Amino acid sequence: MRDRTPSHSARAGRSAAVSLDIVLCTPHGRHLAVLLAHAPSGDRERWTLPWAPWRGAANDSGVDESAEQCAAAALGLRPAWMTQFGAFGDAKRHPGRAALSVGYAAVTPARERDLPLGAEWFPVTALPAVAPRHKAMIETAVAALRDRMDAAPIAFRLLPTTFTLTDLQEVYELLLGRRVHKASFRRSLQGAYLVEPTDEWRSEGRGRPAQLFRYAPRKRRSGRRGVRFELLGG
Amino acid sequence: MRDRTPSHSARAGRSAAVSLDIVLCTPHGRHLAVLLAHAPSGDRERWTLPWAPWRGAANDSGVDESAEQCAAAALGLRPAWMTQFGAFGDAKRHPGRAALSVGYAAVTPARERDLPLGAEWFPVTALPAVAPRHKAMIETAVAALRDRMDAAPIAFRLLPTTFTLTDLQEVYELLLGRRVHKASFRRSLQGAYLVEPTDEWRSEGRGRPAQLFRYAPRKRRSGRRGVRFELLGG
DNA sequence: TCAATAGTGTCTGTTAGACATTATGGA
DNA sequence: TCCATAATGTCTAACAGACACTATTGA
Repeated sequence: MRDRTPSHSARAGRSAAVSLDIVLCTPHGRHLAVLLAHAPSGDRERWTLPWAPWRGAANDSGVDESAEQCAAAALGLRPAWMTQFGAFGDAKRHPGRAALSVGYAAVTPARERDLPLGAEWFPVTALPAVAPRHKAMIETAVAALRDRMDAAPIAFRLLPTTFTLTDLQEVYELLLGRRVHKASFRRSLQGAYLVEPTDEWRSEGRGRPAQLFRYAPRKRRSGRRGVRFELLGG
Repeated sequence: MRDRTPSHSARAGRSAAVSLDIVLCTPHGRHLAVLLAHAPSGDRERWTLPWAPWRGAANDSGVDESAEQCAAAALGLRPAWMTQFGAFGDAKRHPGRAALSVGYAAVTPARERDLPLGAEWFPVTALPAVAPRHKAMIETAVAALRDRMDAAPIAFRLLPTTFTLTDLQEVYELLLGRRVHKASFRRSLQGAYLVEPTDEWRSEGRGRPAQLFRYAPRKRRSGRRGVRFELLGG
């Protein structure tokens, strides 16, 4: 590290304990919920994110595939969408003492199905104590979902295959953490050609029934936006 | 990995060879340039990204600090801005056979100063052959810089402390890969309160001299944007 | 004087948000 | 009937981009 030409130095010989950690999210009323698993009884915290050690690309499966397998095991089925959001390797404690933890954010629709034993959903606003590194990872993961929901179909993957436009708007509000203007939201949505109506309607108590839609992106937007400056400082 | 409750399984016992890899960028005419270092003579490719093995948080320095040290060693001074953009652990070959490579994107202004021996700038449009994993990392890093330049002062860190508005616009065009409207660009910039004028002017051949500005963010924008749908499919 | 670049004022089309209105069900 | 929710039309303010114009230097 002190060498001025690092690539001359050495092979990556010695190694570090690496974990893959999953922040799996689902809608839960007005908030997101995160999947946590019972920790072994010796642990300081009773709950942890689902995670798995990683020992290198063994059977041709890289980190991303291994993380998907870990998520599928924790949830009981494959998440609807998943992305890597960062590698954490600082002094913050990991439940498995991993030196480096690669974080994955994943989403799945709300389900009736039972979870595997020991797993449970917790609203992000009411999390139990978790290891400091897991706490940081959850915050980063939720921020990553919010930041990328305009460029990836995250909101649609948090919903079942058919949904009402109000459902969709509520998912956006839940992820963005703010209210959204209804007419404006629907205009934008229409212009983006992302959904198509089905011939089904859903009656939710009283009030006019809502039409069900499905995610069906049809057209690519030119996407030419003006230059935006959202800098806050530094 | 096959266990349904992964956190019950084990500690992160066995380990993997981890590398930190730096995609260091600077402006170079109409394009970005990336810093590459001579590879050891036994290597298949003659050039590599600056990188360093990582063996775990030794002397209280986590991955991010270690990566900064690696970047500073390769450049001869600390980069002006730096961020992690992803962890790569698939079948693609790394020059040091690292199982997992954590990638960092960094920027620095164009300099007259000499580089450390063995290091050289290459335009991203004319890169020599590098290991497949490094090729993928360079592409991801440049995309990450483009994506985040509206939320982080990346363009300003690619410039010296004082610069003309045309300089700044050219950096935006270089990162975005498209032309930008001059009057519109300056209006947006004014509204964002990000720069302040100095009392210096620079004469560039003929034509009216341009005033020099410095980066001095003063105000936070409310930032309430409407919901955007930039999805392309999938 | 001309050429070249800096910097600005005005117009127009697009769009986000506010507001109002109609539509359609259940209680 | 009344109420709640869905869905949509209209107005306005903000803004991006086009265009034209002025300003100031060197050749």
